[in-house]
Amino acid sequence: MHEHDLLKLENQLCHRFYSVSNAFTRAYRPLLKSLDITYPQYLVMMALWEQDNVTISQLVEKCRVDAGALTLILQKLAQKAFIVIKPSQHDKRVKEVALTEKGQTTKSEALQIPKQLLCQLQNLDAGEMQQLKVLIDKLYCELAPPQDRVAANDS
Amino acid sequence: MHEHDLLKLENQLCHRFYSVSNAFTRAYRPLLKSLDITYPQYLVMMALWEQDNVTISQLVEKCRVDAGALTLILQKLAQKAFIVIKPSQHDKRVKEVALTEKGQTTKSEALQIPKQLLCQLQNLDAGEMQQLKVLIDKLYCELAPPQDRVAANDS
DNA sequence: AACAATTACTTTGCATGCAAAATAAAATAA
DNA sequence: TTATTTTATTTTGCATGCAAAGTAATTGTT
Repeated sequence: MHEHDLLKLENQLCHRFYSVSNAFTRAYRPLLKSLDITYPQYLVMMALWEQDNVTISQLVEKCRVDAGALTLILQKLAQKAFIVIKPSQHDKRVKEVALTEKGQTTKSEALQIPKQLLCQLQNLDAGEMQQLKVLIDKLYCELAPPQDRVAANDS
Repeated sequence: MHEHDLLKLENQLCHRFYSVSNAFTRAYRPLLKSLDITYPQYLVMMALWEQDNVTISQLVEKCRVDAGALTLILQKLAQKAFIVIKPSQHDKRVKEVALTEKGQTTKSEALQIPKQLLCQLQNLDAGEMQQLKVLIDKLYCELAPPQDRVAANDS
């Protein structure tokens, strides 16, 4: 590959991720509309449906959402009564996030979302899907080493 | 796979793309700092280094950047004197984007960027990289069909 | 030619993503 | 204990991403 080809968009892995990630967000929008949540809010809800009553920093780690952005996302979800945010008893710095009843029951509706989306992805078979996941996970490990997943913890 | 597993973050392809795409943006930031451009601005510059003197709609298609956002991005690049934006002679609706001399010469500096980033991705060999590209392209085709790549052209 | 439909961009309003600074509270050190 | 450092979360300022509305110029229609 010529040196100048390194700068071609066609050869950029990053551009592919950029395109697909944005396309995913757009694809989810109509599916999430009935739930009245955005895609990042959906990520947070999925995390909570898996494990309820978690701290904000746990959500940051699991969802890989920016902590600053998460503050706003959680406020929105709380406004819509999906969750409740309460300071921890043991450590007043920590806040715990819990699903409300509405938040819990919404899970059954949300189960339709992945099904609907998978219908749009008939192009890839289960094997390719799995392959893709493995390769991307491998990539992520190098791109975002554990140290700087959340913030730059210099020392 | 159980039905409830469909909602686990671990099983979401979209979350992987979300994570990696954001990680890429963060990884590029320090590399782009010396050029004084952001990652989306870098995408536009790569497109222009490949083909100069193009219209805005051509850039939208090639870069897969939102048209509204592109207006601002191009303004920033023009302010920094990387490009010049001039209305077309034939069609006053159309605007043509051209690299300035500064914009052109910056390409040689930019050649270092992909090299530096590839150094961080030793984890994947050329074969896996290629595999990844093919699978992602396949995915993108279904996720963003030609009709709604730019805007929702209903008819 | 006059009007309607289309096209190329821009603007607007809202929701992040991100780095860096700011806060407040807890853990440590002196 | 008091001062220092660390930790958890929020705030701030800037740059998109996106849908939808708005503009201006062109094309197509009658």
